Amino acid sequence: MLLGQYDYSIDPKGRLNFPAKFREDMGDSFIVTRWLDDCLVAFPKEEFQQMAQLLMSKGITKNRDVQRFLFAAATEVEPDKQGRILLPAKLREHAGLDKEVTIIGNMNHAEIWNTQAWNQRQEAMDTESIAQAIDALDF
Amino acid sequence: MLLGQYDYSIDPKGRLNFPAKFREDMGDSFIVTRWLDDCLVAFPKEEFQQMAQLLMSKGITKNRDVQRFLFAAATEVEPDKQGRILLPAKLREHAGLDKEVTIIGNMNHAEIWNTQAWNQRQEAMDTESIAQAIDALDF
DNA sequence: TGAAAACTACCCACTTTTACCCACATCTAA
DNA sequence: TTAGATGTGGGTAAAAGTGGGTAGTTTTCA
Repeated sequence: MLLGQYDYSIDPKGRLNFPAKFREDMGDSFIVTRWLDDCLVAFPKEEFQQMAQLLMSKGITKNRDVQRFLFAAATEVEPDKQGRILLPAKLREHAGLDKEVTIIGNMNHAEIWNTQAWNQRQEAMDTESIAQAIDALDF
Repeated sequence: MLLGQYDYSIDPKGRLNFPAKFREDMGDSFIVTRWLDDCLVAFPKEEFQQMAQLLMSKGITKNRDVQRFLFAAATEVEPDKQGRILLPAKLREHAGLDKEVTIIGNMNHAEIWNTQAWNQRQEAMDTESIAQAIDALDF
Protein backbone atom coordinates (compact mmCIF):
# COMPACT_ATOMS: atom_id res chain seq x y z
CA MET A 1 0.00 0.00 0.00
CA LEU A 2 1.78 3.10 -1.24
CA LEU A 3 0.74 6.10 0.81
CA GLY A 4 2.02 9.53 1.70
CA GLN A 5 3.80 12.51 0.25
CA TYR A 6 7.57 12.90 0.15
CA ASP A 7 9.53 15.95 -0.95
CA TYR A 8 13.01 15.57 -2.39
CA SER A 9 15.29 17.52 -4.63
CA ILE A 10 17.20 16.32 -7.63
CA ASP A 11 20.90 16.59 -6.87
CA PRO A 12 23.53 18.01 -9.23
CA LYS A 13 24.12 14.54 -10.63
CA GLY A 14 20.48 14.15 -11.56
CA ARG A 15 19.74 11.65 -8.84
CA LEU A 16 16.36 11.57 -7.19
CA ASN A 17 15.71 9.90 -3.89
CA PHE A 18 12.84 7.48 -3.77
CA PRO A 19 10.85 7.04 -0.54
CA ALA A 20 12.27 4.29 1.61
CA LYS A 21 8.75 3.30 2.60
CA PHE A 22 7.91 2.54 -1.02
CA ARG A 23 10.87 0.32 -1.75
CA GLU A 24 9.41 -2.88 -0.41
CA ASP A 25 6.23 -2.53 -2.44
CA MET A 26 8.04 -1.39 -5.56
CA GLY A 27 10.60 -4.17 -5.59
CA ASP A 28 14.26 -4.08 -6.59
CA SER A 29 13.51 -2.39 -9.88
CA PHE A 30 10.37 -0.78 -11.21
CA ILE A 31 8.95 1.02 -14.24
CA VAL A 32 8.61 4.77 -14.57
CA THR A 33 6.69 6.35 -17.41
CA ARG A 34 4.54 9.32 -18.44
CA TRP A 35 1.25 9.82 -16.78
CA LEU A 36 -1.77 12.04 -16.85
CA ASP A 37 -1.77 15.61 -15.55
CA ASP A 38 1.89 16.07 -16.45
CA CYS A 39 3.33 13.87 -13.79
CA LEU A 40 5.22 10.59 -13.98
CA VAL A 41 4.08 7.27 -12.65
CA ALA A 42 6.06 4.46 -11.07
CA PHE A 43 4.63 0.97 -11.20
CA PRO A 44 6.00 -2.19 -9.67
CA LYS A 45 7.21 -4.32 -12.56
CA GLU A 46 4.45 -6.90 -12.13
CA GLU A 47 1.68 -4.30 -12.12
CA PHE A 48 3.09 -2.64 -15.19
CA GLN A 49 3.34 -5.94 -17.03
CA GLN A 50 -0.19 -6.75 -16.07
CA MET A 51 -1.46 -3.43 -17.40
CA ALA A 52 0.63 -3.78 -20.54
CA GLN A 53 -0.72 -7.25 -21.15
CA LEU A 54 -4.28 -6.06 -20.76
CA LEU A 55 -3.63 -3.25 -23.18
CA MET A 56 -2.00 -5.49 -25.76
CA SER A 57 -4.72 -8.10 -25.42
CA LYS A 58 -7.15 -5.61 -26.92
CA GLY A 59 -5.16 -5.91 -30.11
CA ILE A 60 -1.75 -4.75 -31.18
CA THR A 61 -3.24 -2.11 -33.47
CA LYS A 62 -5.88 -0.95 -31.03
CA ASN A 63 -5.08 1.99 -28.82
CA ARG A 64 -1.88 2.60 -30.68
CA ASP A 65 -1.42 6.05 -29.23
CA VAL A 66 -2.04 4.78 -25.73
CA GLN A 67 0.63 2.13 -26.23
CA ARG A 68 3.01 4.74 -27.56
CA PHE A 69 2.26 7.13 -24.73
CA LEU A 70 2.95 4.54 -22.08
CA PHE A 71 5.68 2.42 -23.60
CA ALA A 72 7.80 4.88 -25.54
CA ALA A 73 8.54 6.85 -22.41
CA ALA A 74 8.83 3.92 -20.04
CA THR A 75 12.08 3.07 -18.37
CA GLU A 76 13.09 0.50 -15.83
CA VAL A 77 14.92 2.00 -12.90
CA GLU A 78 16.87 0.40 -10.10
CA PRO A 79 17.58 2.47 -6.98
CA ASP A 80 21.21 2.68 -5.88
CA LYS A 81 22.37 1.63 -2.43
CA GLN A 82 21.08 4.91 -1.01
CA GLY A 83 17.72 4.46 -2.68
CA ARG A 84 18.14 7.04 -5.43
CA ILE A 85 17.02 6.67 -9.02
CA LEU A 86 18.21 8.27 -12.22
CA LEU A 87 15.53 9.42 -14.64
CA PRO A 88 16.16 9.92 -18.37
CA ALA A 89 16.11 13.55 -19.47
CA LYS A 90 12.99 12.97 -21.60
CA LEU A 91 10.98 11.85 -18.63
CA ARG A 92 12.19 14.72 -16.51
CA GLU A 93 11.08 17.08 -19.25
CA HIS A 94 7.64 15.53 -19.45
CA ALA A 95 7.00 16.30 -15.84
CA GLY A 96 9.00 19.50 -15.67
CA LEU A 97 11.31 18.07 -13.04
CA ASP A 98 14.25 20.33 -12.38
CA LYS A 99 14.97 20.65 -8.70
CA GLU A 100 12.08 20.27 -6.28
CA VAL A 101 10.23 16.99 -6.67
CA THR A 102 7.30 15.49 -4.80
CA ILE A 103 6.57 11.79 -4.82
CA ILE A 104 3.15 10.63 -3.71
CA GLY A 105 1.77 7.20 -3.00
CA ASN A 106 -1.44 6.15 -4.72
CA MET A 107 -2.10 2.65 -3.40
CA ASN A 108 -0.63 0.42 -6.13
CA HIS A 109 1.51 3.05 -7.84
CA ALA A 110 3.44 6.22 -7.10
CA GLU A 111 3.33 9.55 -8.86
CA ILE A 112 6.30 11.83 -9.38
CA TRP A 113 5.56 15.55 -9.56
CA ASN A 114 7.26 18.85 -9.91
CA THR A 115 6.63 20.12 -6.36
CA GLN A 116 5.20 23.41 -7.52
CA ALA A 117 2.86 21.71 -9.98
CA TRP A 118 1.72 19.36 -7.24
CA ASN A 119 1.03 22.18 -4.85
CA GLN A 120 -1.00 24.01 -7.47
CA ARG A 121 -2.93 20.86 -8.23
CA GLN A 122 -3.71 20.38 -4.56
CA GLU A 123 -4.80 23.95 -4.04
CA ALA A 124 -7.07 23.72 -7.06
CA MET A 125 -8.84 20.72 -5.59
CA ASP A 126 -12.44 21.34 -4.71
CA THR A 127 -13.13 19.83 -1.30
CA GLU A 128 -16.86 19.82 -1.86
CA SER A 129 -16.63 17.63 -4.94
CA ILE A 130 -14.15 15.39 -3.12
CA ALA A 131 -16.65 15.03 -0.30
CA GLN A 132 -19.31 14.10 -2.84
CA ALA A 133 -17.07 11.53 -4.46
CA ILE A 134 -16.32 9.95 -1.10
CA ASP A 135 -20.02 9.80 -0.26
CA ALA A 136 -20.69 8.27 -3.67
CA LEU A 137 -18.50 5.34 -2.69
CA ASP A 138 -21.36 4.30 -0.49
CA PHE A 139 -18.87 3.29 2.13
CA MET B 1 -17.39 1.75 18.70
CA LEU B 2 -15.20 4.83 18.94
CA LEU B 3 -16.74 7.43 21.20
CA GLY B 4 -15.64 10.38 23.26
CA GLN B 5 -13.30 13.33 23.25
CA TYR B 6 -9.67 13.25 24.38
CA ASP B 7 -7.29 16.18 24.73
CA TYR B 8 -3.54 15.72 24.34
CA SER B 9 -0.58 17.81 23.45
CA ILE B 10 2.09 17.14 20.88
CA ASP B 11 5.47 16.77 22.59
CA PRO B 12 8.71 18.40 21.40
CA LYS B 13 9.53 15.32 19.34
CA GLY B 14 6.25 15.58 17.47
CA ARG B 15 4.66 12.62 19.18
CA LEU B 16 0.96 12.55 19.84
CA ASN B 17 -0.73 10.26 22.29
CA PHE B 18 -3.65 8.27 21.00
CA PRO B 19 -6.58 7.38 23.27
CA ALA B 20 -6.03 4.05 24.99
CA LYS B 21 -9.73 3.33 24.65
CA PHE B 22 -9.44 3.50 20.86
CA ARG B 23 -6.52 1.17 20.50
CA GLU B 24 -8.42 -2.07 20.51
CA ASP B 25 -10.80 -0.89 17.80
CA MET B 26 -8.03 0.68 15.72
CA GLY B 27 -5.73 -2.31 15.75
CA ASP B 28 -1.95 -2.46 15.92
CA SER B 29 -1.51 0.01 13.11
CA PHE B 30 -3.97 2.28 11.40
CA ILE B 31 -4.23 4.89 8.67
CA VAL B 32 -4.33 8.64 9.22
CA THR B 33 -5.12 11.00 6.38
CA ARG B 34 -6.66 14.36 5.50
CA TRP B 35 -10.30 14.86 6.03
CA LEU B 36 -12.93 17.44 5.44
CA ASP B 37 -13.21 20.59 7.56
CA ASP B 38 -9.45 20.73 8.08
CA CYS B 39 -9.15 17.86 10.48
CA LEU B 40 -7.47 14.49 10.13
CA VAL B 41 -9.14 11.12 10.19
CA ALA B 42 -7.89 7.81 11.53
CA PHE B 43 -9.29 4.62 10.05
CA PRO B 44 -8.57 1.05 11.06
CA LYS B 45 -6.46 -0.46 8.31
CA GLU B 46 -9.22 -2.80 7.12
CA GLU B 47 -11.76 -0.01 6.83
CA PHE B 48 -9.33 2.13 4.92
CA GLN B 49 -8.42 -0.66 2.56
CA GLN B 50 -12.07 -1.30 1.94
CA MET B 51 -12.65 2.34 1.07
CA ALA B 52 -9.51 2.44 -1.06
CA GLN B 53 -10.56 -0.65 -2.95
CA LEU B 54 -13.96 0.84 -3.65
CA LEU B 55 -12.33 3.97 -4.97
CA MET B 56 -9.76 2.16 -7.07
CA SER B 57 -12.35 -0.22 -8.48
CA LYS B 58 -13.89 2.72 -10.32
CA GLY B 59 -10.72 2.91 -12.35
CA ILE B 60 -7.16 3.91 -11.72
CA THR B 61 -7.55 7.14 -13.68
CA LYS B 62 -11.04 7.96 -12.44
CA ASN B 63 -11.33 10.31 -9.52
CA ARG B 64 -7.63 10.99 -9.71
CA ASP B 65 -7.86 14.01 -7.50
CA VAL B 66 -9.91 12.18 -4.90
CA GLN B 67 -7.33 9.41 -4.83
CA ARG B 68 -4.61 11.98 -4.47
CA PHE B 69 -6.45 13.81 -1.73
CA LEU B 70 -6.87 10.67 0.33
CA PHE B 71 -3.76 8.68 -0.51
CA ALA B 72 -1.08 11.32 -0.89
CA ALA B 73 -1.77 12.59 2.59
CA ALA B 74 -2.27 9.18 4.12
CA THR B 75 0.21 7.50 6.40
CA GLU B 76 0.19 4.24 8.25
CA VAL B 77 1.00 4.79 11.87
CA GLU B 78 1.91 2.30 14.55
CA PRO B 79 1.67 3.53 18.12
CA ASP B 80 4.83 3.06 20.18
CA LYS B 81 4.88 1.10 23.40
CA GLN B 82 3.39 4.13 25.16
CA GLY B 83 0.61 4.46 22.61
CA ARG B 84 1.94 7.54 20.83
CA ILE B 85 1.95 8.14 17.10
CA LEU B 86 4.20 10.29 14.93
CA LEU B 87 2.44 12.31 12.25
CA PRO B 88 4.29 13.59 9.17
CA ALA B 89 4.75 17.35 9.13
CA LYS B 90 2.48 17.67 6.09
CA LEU B 91 -0.44 16.14 7.93
CA ARG B 92 0.12 18.31 10.96
CA GLU B 93 0.06 21.33 8.69
CA HIS B 94 -3.18 20.27 7.04
CA ALA B 95 -4.95 20.25 10.36
CA GLY B 96 -2.99 23.08 11.97
CA LEU B 97 -1.72 20.80 14.72
CA ASP B 98 0.97 22.48 16.76
CA LYS B 99 0.48 21.85 20.44
CA GLU B 100 -3.04 21.25 21.72
CA VAL B 101 -4.82 18.42 19.98
CA THR B 102 -8.27 16.91 20.44
CA ILE B 103 -9.13 13.42 19.28
CA ILE B 104 -12.77 12.49 18.99
CA GLY B 105 -14.45 9.18 18.35
CA ASN B 106 -16.89 8.91 15.45
CA MET B 107 -18.17 5.34 15.53
CA ASN B 108 -15.95 3.58 12.99
CA HIS B 109 -13.28 6.26 12.74
CA ALA B 110 -11.56 8.90 14.85
CA GLU B 111 -10.96 12.54 14.03
CA ILE B 112 -7.91 14.53 15.02
CA TRP B 113 -8.41 18.26 15.55
CA ASN B 114 -6.53 21.31 16.57
CA THR B 115 -8.22 21.82 19.95
CA GLN B 116 -9.03 25.44 19.26
CA ALA B 117 -10.51 24.64 15.86
CA TRP B 118 -12.58 21.89 17.44
CA ASN B 119 -13.92 24.20 20.10
CA GLN B 120 -14.85 26.80 17.53
CA ARG B 121 -16.53 24.17 15.41
CA GLN B 122 -18.55 23.04 18.37
CA GLU B 123 -19.63 26.53 19.29
CA ALA B 124 -20.63 27.25 15.73
CA MET B 125 -22.91 24.23 15.56
CA ASP B 126 -26.50 25.04 14.86
CA THR B 127 -28.57 22.96 17.25
CA GLU B 128 -31.76 23.58 15.34
CA SER B 129 -30.50 22.05 12.11
CA ILE B 130 -29.02 19.20 14.13
CA ALA B 131 -32.42 18.62 15.68
CA GLN B 132 -33.98 18.56 12.24
CA ALA B 133 -31.45 16.08 10.95
CA ILE B 134 -32.13 13.78 13.89
CA ASP B 135 -35.87 14.04 13.34
CA ALA B 136 -35.37 13.26 9.69
CA LEU B 137 -33.95 9.91 10.73
CA ASP B 138 -37.49 8.93 11.57
CA PHE B 139 -36.13 7.05 14.56
C1' DT C 1 40.31 6.81 -35.18
C1' DG C 2 41.51 8.81 -30.92
C1' DA C 3 41.19 12.12 -27.23
C1' DA C 4 38.16 14.81 -24.47
C1' DA C 5 33.87 15.19 -22.35
C1' DA C 6 29.80 13.33 -20.40
C1' DC C 7 27.56 9.79 -18.13
C1' DT C 8 26.98 5.97 -14.98
C1' DA C 9 27.72 2.88 -11.23
C1' DC C 10 29.81 2.17 -7.02
C1' DC C 11 31.81 3.77 -3.06
C1' DC C 12 32.16 6.40 1.48
C1' DA C 13 31.04 10.26 4.75
C1' DC C 14 28.04 13.11 7.17
C1' DT C 15 23.60 15.14 9.03
C1' DT C 16 18.96 14.64 10.16
C1' DT C 17 15.14 11.99 11.34
C1' DT C 18 12.94 8.10 13.27
C1' DA C 19 12.42 3.92 16.07
C1' DC C 20 13.09 1.83 20.24
C1' DC C 21 14.00 1.71 24.95
C1' DC C 22 13.62 3.11 29.84
C1' DA C 23 12.05 6.19 33.63
C1' DC C 24 8.62 8.36 36.13
C1' DA C 25 4.41 11.01 37.43
C1' DT C 26 -0.52 10.63 37.43
C1' DC C 27 -4.79 8.41 37.30
C1' DT C 28 -8.09 4.50 38.07
C1' DA C 29 -10.15 0.69 40.04
C1' DA C 30 -10.09 -3.14 43.16
C1' DT D 1 -3.70 1.72 49.70
C1' DT D 2 -1.77 -0.48 46.11
C1' DA D 3 -1.21 -2.57 41.56
C1' DG D 4 -1.92 -1.78 36.98
C1' DA D 5 -2.98 1.30 33.28
C1' DT D 6 -2.26 5.81 31.24
C1' DG D 7 0.20 9.88 29.82
C1' DT D 8 4.71 12.52 29.37
C1' DG D 9 9.70 13.17 28.96
C1' DG D 10 14.16 11.96 27.44
C1' DG D 11 18.57 8.97 25.79
C1' DT D 12 20.45 6.33 22.17
C1' DA D 13 21.11 3.48 18.16
C1' DA D 14 19.51 2.68 13.59
C1' DA D 15 17.56 4.31 9.34
C1' DA D 16 16.89 7.78 5.93
C1' DG D 17 18.41 11.50 3.21
C1' DT D 18 22.16 14.28 1.05
C1' DG D 19 26.67 15.29 -0.82
C1' DG D 20 30.70 14.11 -3.07
C1' DG D 21 34.98 11.12 -4.94
C1' DT D 22 36.48 7.93 -8.36
C1' DA D 23 36.86 4.48 -11.85
C1' DG D 24 34.93 2.55 -15.87
C1' DT D 25 32.05 3.15 -19.86
C1' DT D 26 29.85 5.60 -23.51
C1' DT D 27 29.28 9.54 -26.37
C1' DT D 28 30.90 13.41 -28.93
C1' DC D 29 33.52 15.64 -32.19
C1' DA D 30 37.65 17.04 -34.49
